[in-house]
Amino acid sequence: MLPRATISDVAERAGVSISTVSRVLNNTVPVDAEIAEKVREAVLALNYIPHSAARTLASRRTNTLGLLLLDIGGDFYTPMLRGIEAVANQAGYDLLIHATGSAAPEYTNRRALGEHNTDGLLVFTDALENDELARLEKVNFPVVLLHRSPPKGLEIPVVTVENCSGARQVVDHLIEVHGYRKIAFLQGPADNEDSEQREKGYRLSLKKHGMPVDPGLIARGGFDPEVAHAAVLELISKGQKFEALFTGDDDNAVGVIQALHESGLRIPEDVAVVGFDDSLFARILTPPLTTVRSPIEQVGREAARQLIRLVRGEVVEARRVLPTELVIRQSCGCHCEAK
Amino acid sequence: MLPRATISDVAERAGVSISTVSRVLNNTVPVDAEIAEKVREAVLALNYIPHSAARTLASRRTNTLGLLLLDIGGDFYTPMLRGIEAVANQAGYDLLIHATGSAAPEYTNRRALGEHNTDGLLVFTDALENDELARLEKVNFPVVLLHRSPPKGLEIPVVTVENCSGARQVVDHLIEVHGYRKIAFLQGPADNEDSEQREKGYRLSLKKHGMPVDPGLIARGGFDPEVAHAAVLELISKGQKFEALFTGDDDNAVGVIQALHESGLRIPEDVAVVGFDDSLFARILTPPLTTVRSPIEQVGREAARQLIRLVRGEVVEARRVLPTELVIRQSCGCHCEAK
DNA sequence: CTGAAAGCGCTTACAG
DNA sequence: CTGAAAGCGCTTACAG
Repeated sequence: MLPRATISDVAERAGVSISTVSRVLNNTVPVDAEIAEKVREAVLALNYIPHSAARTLASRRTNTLGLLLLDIGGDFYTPMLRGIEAVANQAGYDLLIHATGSAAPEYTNRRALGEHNTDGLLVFTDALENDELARLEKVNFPVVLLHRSPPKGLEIPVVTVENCSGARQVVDHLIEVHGYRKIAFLQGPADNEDSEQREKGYRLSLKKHGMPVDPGLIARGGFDPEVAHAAVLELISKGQKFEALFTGDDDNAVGVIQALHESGLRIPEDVAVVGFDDSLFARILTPPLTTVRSPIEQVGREAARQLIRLVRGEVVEARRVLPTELVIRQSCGCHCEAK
Repeated sequence: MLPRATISDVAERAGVSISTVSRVLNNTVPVDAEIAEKVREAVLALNYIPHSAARTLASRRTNTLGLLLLDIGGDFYTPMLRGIEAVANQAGYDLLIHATGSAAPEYTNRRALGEHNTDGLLVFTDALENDELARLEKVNFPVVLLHRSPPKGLEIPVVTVENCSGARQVVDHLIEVHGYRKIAFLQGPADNEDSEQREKGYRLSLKKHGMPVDPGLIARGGFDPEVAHAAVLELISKGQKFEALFTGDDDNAVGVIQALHESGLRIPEDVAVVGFDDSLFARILTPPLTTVRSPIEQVGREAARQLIRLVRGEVVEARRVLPTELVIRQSCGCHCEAK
């Protein structure tokens, strides 16, 4: 590879010291306009781009944000990623991504993302163990959690959505508008906070309407179409009767719809179905899915903004909860136009 | 933030020089077993993680791969990203992502991803202008292209899929199995190589069967459901008649299906529809979409592997074309089980 | 406003 | 097998 221009080359060509070059590049200190101009010319002429590792080492800032995911899965992540990337780049940060679930263990153990290569970390759901979160807090390293509260005793900022009230709202809709009484619920993965909060909303809604919670109508879908598919078939084979099903998330809804279809049950005539997230595909399901819109791109943006504030030593909110919105389509039994 | 342990701290605690610490960490040169053990203990005790910028600066390798996309869009990218990330991490590389379409211009201009912060670049479709590709080749910087051939005169390795033969195969199916004669085609964005190759396959198939290409049956979908939706409505309003429609990609298919539905046309009875990609949602469309499976995760893996070889100075193939596969579902008129 | 110099935390010839 | 030293390309007090 050809050797690249360094700050010394620029300094030499412009006839100034490297300190001055650094200053006009970083706008740190006023520099004589004429000299600054000469430096800029030299930069252009040499096609000079500062070496970021040298910068990092000297300034002790990496200008890089890290994103930790369990795995790079379905299209749920895409909008979140887009939001994070946009904010990070606008603020001049690079974005490093690491899936903690898929990596080779030896790599995960000692390398991955952390204080040595990022200024701060965005941690989605359970991508990092509590121990490591505690360690990062102890050394005062900037971290923002997405869709997950900090473990007890730690004060790490969180950005999440109104899971509980969103869930309650959609179940309210099933009960109040459609008059359903037997409503099943599908959980996500174990210990998943989104799932727990949505289940809470489901229970609150039933309670509010004086309806008992039937444990036989609650099963685990894992936020995975195949698991959800199997769960629904099992409910049916056990003889459980339900008029409606709150699928916990839209991924589950895909498996649910398929399972009901295979069982000869019509949606919404025999069983109404509602989801959560308003994923990209929700409107193209048949029937179009009534669901709760989760502003996931916005979560990404907010989390990135908070992290940048943290990195800069500014104050951030401990907890940011973004509003969700009920999106009525047809799978609940409403006959409005597809949105 | 607490000061972190450095290599000197480790050396001191282990009673050796920093050179020795570096050697046991990097396995470069044999080190006395006992001494190595003492170093490892010190590393653990101090929770030492090498500072990657220092490493980068001293070794002149960043251990980071860059991925350039136009924008972080639909769920097409997700599997590709997963493939890239997995290979990169297994090989000990970090992954830096940048959407060249969305970034603030000043950032794009002088920073972004390049020789100063990555060892090599993965460039998806048209995320980088020809000029910049030429410059990178000139300085001998490792680059691998995904789903796009290098501009004339440049020799940059490519990983892509069998667009042309895949397209021909699915159109052959429409003609040979179902006997359709009037087959429309939807293009992707202008200058998109995938689209051009698929159109070529479409034309070749018609030609092979002695059928004329009717320019009135070709419209632009842009690989965007909304654009495709409008394009189909326009075809219909113009009075164009077609028995089948090859949508160019699955994103287009979503808009196509909606447009046909709104126009009161049944799929496949009135118009057969086939796509390309086999996106995550293809099987959950109604009817399930007959399409061409594009091994996009594999493209990501291969491209990452090639790039790593390039970075290491090894030889790579100039062009890697991964096979596609016809996936028959129901939107073409076949009545097999949903796959 | 500008320059000389120290230093960021590593790797890597060079000696031994 | 091991250590002392130079050097990677910047930033940033410190003087002036």
